Amino acid sequence: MDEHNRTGRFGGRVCTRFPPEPNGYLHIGHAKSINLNYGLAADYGGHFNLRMDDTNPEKEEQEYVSSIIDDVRWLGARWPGMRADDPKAGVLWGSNYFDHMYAWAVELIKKGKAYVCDLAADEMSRTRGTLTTPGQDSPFRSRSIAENLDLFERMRKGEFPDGTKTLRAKIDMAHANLNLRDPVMYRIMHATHHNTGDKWCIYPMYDWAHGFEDALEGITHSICTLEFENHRPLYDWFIDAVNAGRTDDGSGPWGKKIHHPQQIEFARLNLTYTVMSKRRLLELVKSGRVRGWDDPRMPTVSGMRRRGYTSEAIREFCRRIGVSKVESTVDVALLEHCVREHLNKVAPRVMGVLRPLKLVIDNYPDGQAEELDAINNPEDESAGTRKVPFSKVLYIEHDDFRETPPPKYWRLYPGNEVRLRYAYFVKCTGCTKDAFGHVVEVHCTYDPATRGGDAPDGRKVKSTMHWVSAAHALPVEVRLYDHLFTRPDPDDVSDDALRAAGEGEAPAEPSAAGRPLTPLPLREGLGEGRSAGQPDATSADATAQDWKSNLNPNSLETIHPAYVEPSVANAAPETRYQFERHGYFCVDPDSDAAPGNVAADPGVGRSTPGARRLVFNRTVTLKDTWAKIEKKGT
RNA sequence: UGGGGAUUAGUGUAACGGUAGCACGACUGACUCUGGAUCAGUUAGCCCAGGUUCGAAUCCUGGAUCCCCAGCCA
Repeated sequence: MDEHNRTGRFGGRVCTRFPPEPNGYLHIGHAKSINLNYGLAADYGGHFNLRMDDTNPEKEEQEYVSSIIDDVRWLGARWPGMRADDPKAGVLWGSNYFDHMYAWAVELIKKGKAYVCDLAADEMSRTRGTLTTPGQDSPFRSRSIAENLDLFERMRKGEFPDGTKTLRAKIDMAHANLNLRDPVMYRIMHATHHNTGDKWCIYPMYDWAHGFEDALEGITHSICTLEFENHRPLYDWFIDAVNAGRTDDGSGPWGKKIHHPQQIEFARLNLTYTVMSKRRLLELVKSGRVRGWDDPRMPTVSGMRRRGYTSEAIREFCRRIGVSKVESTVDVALLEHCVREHLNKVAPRVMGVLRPLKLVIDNYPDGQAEELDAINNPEDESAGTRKVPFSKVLYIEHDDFRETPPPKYWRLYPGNEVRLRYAYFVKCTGCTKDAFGHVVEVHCTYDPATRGGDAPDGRKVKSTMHWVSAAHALPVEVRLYDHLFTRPDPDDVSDDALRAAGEGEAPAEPSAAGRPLTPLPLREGLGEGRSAGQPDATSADATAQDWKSNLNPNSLETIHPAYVEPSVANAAPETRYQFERHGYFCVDPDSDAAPGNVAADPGVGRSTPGARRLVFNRTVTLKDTWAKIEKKGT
């Protein structure tokens, strides 16, 4: 762009666009493109268009249009004519340019650069030649201009059935670039278009349409992915063909030249432990292996949003990965780092116990309760403080107690003293077990002098633990997510993965987060477990040996109930918190409306606020040094 | 064996004839009322071979490897 500005190629103007085909939901790869295009326009003081590339009525749906618009807005891109009250305001449509395209097609016919071809699809394929051998001219290549004009007009009128005729560019059937071997410009498709209805029964192909969409909008830099590099000569050829005979001032038979944008390619984004193609994401959705396009495990924009990722984090991620023409796979750890980095600054802290274990403070008065001050966000003083209820019986994390502590374990074990965050020092006196030897209750005594969490005598404890008061805590559902696939590259179906599949087990590699999920009685579901490691009777036969065999059977674990401090009771969906020592969590839309919102809906009488169903998604874990130590020890 | 691209630490990305840098990851350590955060440090790289040059990741020649293209998809 600097070069173009220097040479004045576009008069110092910069205009970019994001041109999705509405046939699927946007994913993080699209986010990269959106940020690139929008960012460039913003940096160079230009403008950015959101345009639906809707040239194929058979594949496109309204649902996708709405989700795309929603996602692009959420990501922070702004386009001319955008309005808050009307999502579609200012959105552009490739299908709105069909009239222009048709006229230009007629012009090409008149210039002898296009012809109507009667070859069937398979015949055309056969005569296209191969990578190393030239194709053969279509027998219809030399039709007269008059005949072509007549036939094309009749194609438009609907006189011919689908697939019987095409309009082709007359270029070179022997060209080394197969895209230039008389590519199809229009095909016959008697289908109702979501935007143009039944006006057309011929629809333009991508190559024919795309350059003109860019040209009409005055796009300067048409940025696309690497696989379109082979198409750039055709992109240029079509615009040059229209411009042939045209002049800058519009004199002459063909009129004024049209704008010629510059196509530029960059590498699409790949991420470890996930798949990114729309085809594969659709397959996951359709087969029910995820709950939908916005399943929090999906790399879709809506999935990440539902999971609790922020658009700021995604933008920062896009900034850090850079842009190049090298095909690469970015470590998902970088994305997660960006999410933690942002959430650490903005997410209020809260205490929540995922695997509850009862802790009884034997010397705390029965029936007594008090409220303790807790800091909402140590990274943000303006976030203030809140009160957290405390009483004799608490829940602590199951993993925060060991009857016999392993080396370097600083938490609760008989005889050890720890701090309950913002509350008191407590010293473990023992535990009680059930008939099977499972610890069911831990007992301790507290030191009333340490109220608030500091010992007046200056003594230190090695550990600070989170807790909730059993009588006050909110029972909630928590969904823990892990990577969708067990391998960095889902396409890696090497021997051991297959062997594991054959044995009906997940591949041997530990979960990507580096911490195998601990089975507990509370564990409710195994997510999509049926899909990955347990093929039917035929087991690891050839058909099962694809990327889906690497699906992580433990990508979703549901915990119910987990207990969270009462301050989150009324949180709206998408509200994000840090559950201290666990990670970042986000209220899922599956939660019932908060009491405050229920009033708006009289049909839902809800007398007890505490009965609201609350569902949290784990966005990302905190870094867990102890998990590493423990893992090394084993 | 046709055409088009690409190749810098484990990963991603800078340096555009002049000391190969940054981020993530991994590993140490310090600090801490989150085993969080933060801070400090360590680790590790120019695809190969020639050539030009005082000097090459960068320019030239040859080679290797990887990706894309034979839809009436985009």
